Amino acid sequence: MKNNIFMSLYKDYAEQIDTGALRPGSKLPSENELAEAYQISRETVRKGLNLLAQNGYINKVKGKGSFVLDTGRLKFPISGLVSYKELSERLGKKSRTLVYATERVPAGGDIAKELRIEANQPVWKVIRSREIDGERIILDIDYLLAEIIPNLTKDIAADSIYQYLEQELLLKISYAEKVISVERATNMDHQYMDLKDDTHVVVVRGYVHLEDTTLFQYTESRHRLDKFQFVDFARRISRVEA
Amino acid sequence: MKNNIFMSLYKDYAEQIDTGALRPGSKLPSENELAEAYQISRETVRKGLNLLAQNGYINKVKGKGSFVLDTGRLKFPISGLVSYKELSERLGKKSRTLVYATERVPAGGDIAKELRIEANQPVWKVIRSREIDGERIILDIDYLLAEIIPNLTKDIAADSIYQYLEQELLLKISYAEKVISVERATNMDHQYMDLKDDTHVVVVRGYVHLEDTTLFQYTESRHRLDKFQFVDFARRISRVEA
DNA sequence: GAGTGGTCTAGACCACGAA
DNA sequence: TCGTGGTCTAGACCACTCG
Repeated sequence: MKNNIFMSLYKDYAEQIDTGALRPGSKLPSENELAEAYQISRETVRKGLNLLAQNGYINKVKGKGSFVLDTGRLKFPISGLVSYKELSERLGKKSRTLVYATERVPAGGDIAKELRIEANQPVWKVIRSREIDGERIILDIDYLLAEIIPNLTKDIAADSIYQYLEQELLLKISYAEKVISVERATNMDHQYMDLKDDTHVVVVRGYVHLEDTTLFQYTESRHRLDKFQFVDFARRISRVEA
Repeated sequence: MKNNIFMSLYKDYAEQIDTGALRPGSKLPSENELAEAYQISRETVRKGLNLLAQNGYINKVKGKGSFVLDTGRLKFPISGLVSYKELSERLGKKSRTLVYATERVPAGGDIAKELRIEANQPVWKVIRSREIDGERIILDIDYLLAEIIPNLTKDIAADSIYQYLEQELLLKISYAEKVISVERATNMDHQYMDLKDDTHVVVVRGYVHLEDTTLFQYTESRHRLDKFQFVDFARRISRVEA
């Protein structure tokens, strides 16, 4: 049970903007007014507002104020570290997860290299495809360190692995590196996805770390070309003279 | 001339990590020690360290300290709002920009819609391809509001438009939305890129805004499939009970 | 218990925008 | 000039890690 004040403020406004209660272009109360209204200090208000700005909810302009951005125009950002379950819940699409494998195996050479472990160390190998509107358009292949995750079931894989890790095992997922590229479709792609006559797929490789920087998961998320979209929100870091 | 203290601290450590002077895994001085060393308050130290953490340089662990992450293993992050010139400088690749057009034209219907302006309003249309190791692998098509950018030359387009906008026109570039997808290659793609027999290209659409939220630039960055790579660093937002 | 990072406060001064 | 957000300070208490 956390009770960060600035997180409450963040959530208040994120929700108001998500639901459309606050229209794009409208002006937020000033930082001083918010500090007064929430009965908190201005620096705490600023933490909440900065989080909103980082996530593309608002734009802050010196001397003028903070303004709601048009978030609805673009689809939801897939950037960031969000699980498929969390994402599909936000999108409200009817989707289904098909679990083809949830097995504990010794890591092969390729996987050991990606996870930076010794070959033959035990890992969980999970193969799932995501079906949306009746078509299997994503193939997720996950490898998780068995040393850290003692048990894993098909049921967990069908629901949400992250939820299990965070809420049951109390693991602290911290950060991930992702690499997106386009590659030739493999036999496995054709087997587990409805690919039609595509020759290529989009591959999103993910390297997920715990708080202590342990690399505990390597993921290949393979997407059908015509259904792939990645949305990114980027702020320009103020350039200062070198 | 800015002199943010926390930015100096950020740059000090970013450079040390970039150059390898600080090895991955090594521990930074504690926040109190840094505050003492820089003769600044701890909150200011924290701003600098948080920026390092956001950009994937370090990992902060409560009760333990801040640790340098392994940034070199993955190529440079292309995420964020960075111009091609800034990027190629960091990569140190021999690359060349070919400018095919820098012209002021009335916006066509499609472009007007992307830029959310009236049709036929004047825009700058810039067509450039990026040649790396002798192959043209990126085609950039930019549309910029002529209302905001009165003048634009081939020389500027060959160098860096962003540099011109920020340093000459003193425009404040604030944020951008980017959408990555894969689409069929057009005739133009074949004309301005060395595509071989590819049927598709990766398209990165960018919508760039000024500080006052004006949408002033729409960009299509079209990449050859086999040369495209997008690297993203993501931190998991701490989940709090709803 | 000592040291770490996470949060929060109540002030202060500044640069910028608008009236 | 006045209100805005940007930066900074010097403290405080907390939760966490580790010896």
